Amino acid sequence: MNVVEQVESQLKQSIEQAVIKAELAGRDEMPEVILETPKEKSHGDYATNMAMQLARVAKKPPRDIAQDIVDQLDTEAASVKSVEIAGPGFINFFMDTSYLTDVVTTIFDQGDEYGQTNDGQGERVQIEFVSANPTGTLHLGHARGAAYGDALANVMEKAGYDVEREYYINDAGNQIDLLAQSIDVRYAQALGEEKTMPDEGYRGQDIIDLANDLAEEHGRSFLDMNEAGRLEAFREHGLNHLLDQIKHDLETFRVPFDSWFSERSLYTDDKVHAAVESLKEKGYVYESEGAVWFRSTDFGDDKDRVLIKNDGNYTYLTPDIAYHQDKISRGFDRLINIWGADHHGYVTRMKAAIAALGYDDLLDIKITQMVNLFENGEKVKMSKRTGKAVTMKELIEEVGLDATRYFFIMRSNDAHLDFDMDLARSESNDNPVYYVQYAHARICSMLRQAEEKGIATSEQPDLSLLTAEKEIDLLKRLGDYPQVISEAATKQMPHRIPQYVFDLASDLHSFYNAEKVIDQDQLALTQARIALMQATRTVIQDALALIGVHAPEKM
RNA sequence: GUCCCGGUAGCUCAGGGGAUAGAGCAACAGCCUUCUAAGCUGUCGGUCGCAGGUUCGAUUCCUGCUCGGGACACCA
Repeated sequence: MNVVEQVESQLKQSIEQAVIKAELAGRDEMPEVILETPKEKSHGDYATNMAMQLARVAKKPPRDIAQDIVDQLDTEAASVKSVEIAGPGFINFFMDTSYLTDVVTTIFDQGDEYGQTNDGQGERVQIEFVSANPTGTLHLGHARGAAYGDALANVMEKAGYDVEREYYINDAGNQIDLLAQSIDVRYAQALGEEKTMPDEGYRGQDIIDLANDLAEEHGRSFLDMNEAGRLEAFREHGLNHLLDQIKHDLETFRVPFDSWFSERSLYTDDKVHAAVESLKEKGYVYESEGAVWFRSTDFGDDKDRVLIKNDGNYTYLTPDIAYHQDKISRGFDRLINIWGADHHGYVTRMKAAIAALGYDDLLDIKITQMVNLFENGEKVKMSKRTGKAVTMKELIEEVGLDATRYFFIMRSNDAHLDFDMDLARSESNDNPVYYVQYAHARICSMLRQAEEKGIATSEQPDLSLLTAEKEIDLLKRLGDYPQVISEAATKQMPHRIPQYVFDLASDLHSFYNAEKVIDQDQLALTQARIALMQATRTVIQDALALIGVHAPEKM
């Protein structure tokens, strides 16, 4: 427990004791003490609505109850400097803020471990994300999923979860046959032959490039093979090539994976068949019209789903169920899938399958909403370069890696995202990425100067000298960090991190303009402020690292 | 028709059962002989989509409607 949590917990206890002393409620009727930090500074450092909550039990007006609580409160034990009753019955606490400086000491002791919480208690979580088909390059939607998934994994790790990141490779099934056929067509065309693309074929520039390379490297040699052999060769070549490209793009985007799971392995290990058998044993499988069905309607789906088509082939759903059964067998306490908005229709049936296998609440599916690019105030539909959809790689080249990461993560995953490329590119105060990075660079600059001027650093600076308004604001913000981590992780809302670090940067800039850190005439104060700057730098760095954004020392 | 997400300041978005609803941008007015002005300070700006319900209290929760986006194969 950190300083802030200790103080809050102590205050809560004191409030409870006061309620009991004032005979307003017994232990069993005690509502949970809710402490909030008022937005308005004049409403104190903390406020509680306890009096309103007790109104019914105590059968008295809230303001009278508030007065009773205040009368009985042990202010000293709770580090409360003064108390006010306000509005309909709020109790506002003004704290003795001297405890706040302990935050700096804590950050020194813990370094980049500051902010760690134990919300996860070591729970094993698997996050499966991106999982784009290896039939093309990664696009905007994938980039959002990648940024969100990576940040979520980082934050959950920080909050004490044992996280594994997995990418599911759809390297079996129809789309791979289509990939082979598409390469076949482009390859023939590259050699000047006529060949028509199947309706569902992949028409992207990436496939054309790939086929051109093949033609250049191998000439007409593939044309001499029989069709089955040629398609098989193209299948393998295309798969390897595109998967390498995806891996490379993700690496560039600073999104690492612990494991890459192949759909094919499900077939070679006979797990698809086994999945159908499992559902059959549980009694959720029946045959009709020559097909084998899963009775997903038992689990809230609006219709039953086919597992094996009347031509004997599996549907897309079946290997997916097998895949999740495999995940289950690996012993995770929780599974999180991150899917694009276009897949939300599969949520119910996937969850139905998991429930049918007997693991009701194991799977959580997060949906990331659509991304729209804007440039010069207009919606960008297609890449100027290729005339096709804009790829993740292009976006990074256009606006930079840090901006791309930051912009994707700063919005809630379930809101549509308007990505303003001009803003992301601009090197100005309009751009939140630069604003935060600048705060970090500013601190580094001050620390450099302190060193150049030969300011002796102190092992134990007198932090009680940090009493200016902007210093208190900064200290409070630093103290909030563990709670931000906790919320971001447990609610799976990594967008809280960019929001927090933006506010922290804002506090830093305000402080910078109000107070001077390096003052040769006031060594003790300078040392205390340098300590505050070092602590702030640590937290900015850490928060940015969670969302995959660099913290530059100079700008 | 069914399902999912959203509707909050001119724009992009946070927030969320409580006190005067926040931030950035835009507009306007100030601040550099002083640690990076990629910064700071202030002003302007809102029936929180509409209507009911629950509650001492709803922008927040519930229901209905409405607008915008997306999804609804024995495709993957």
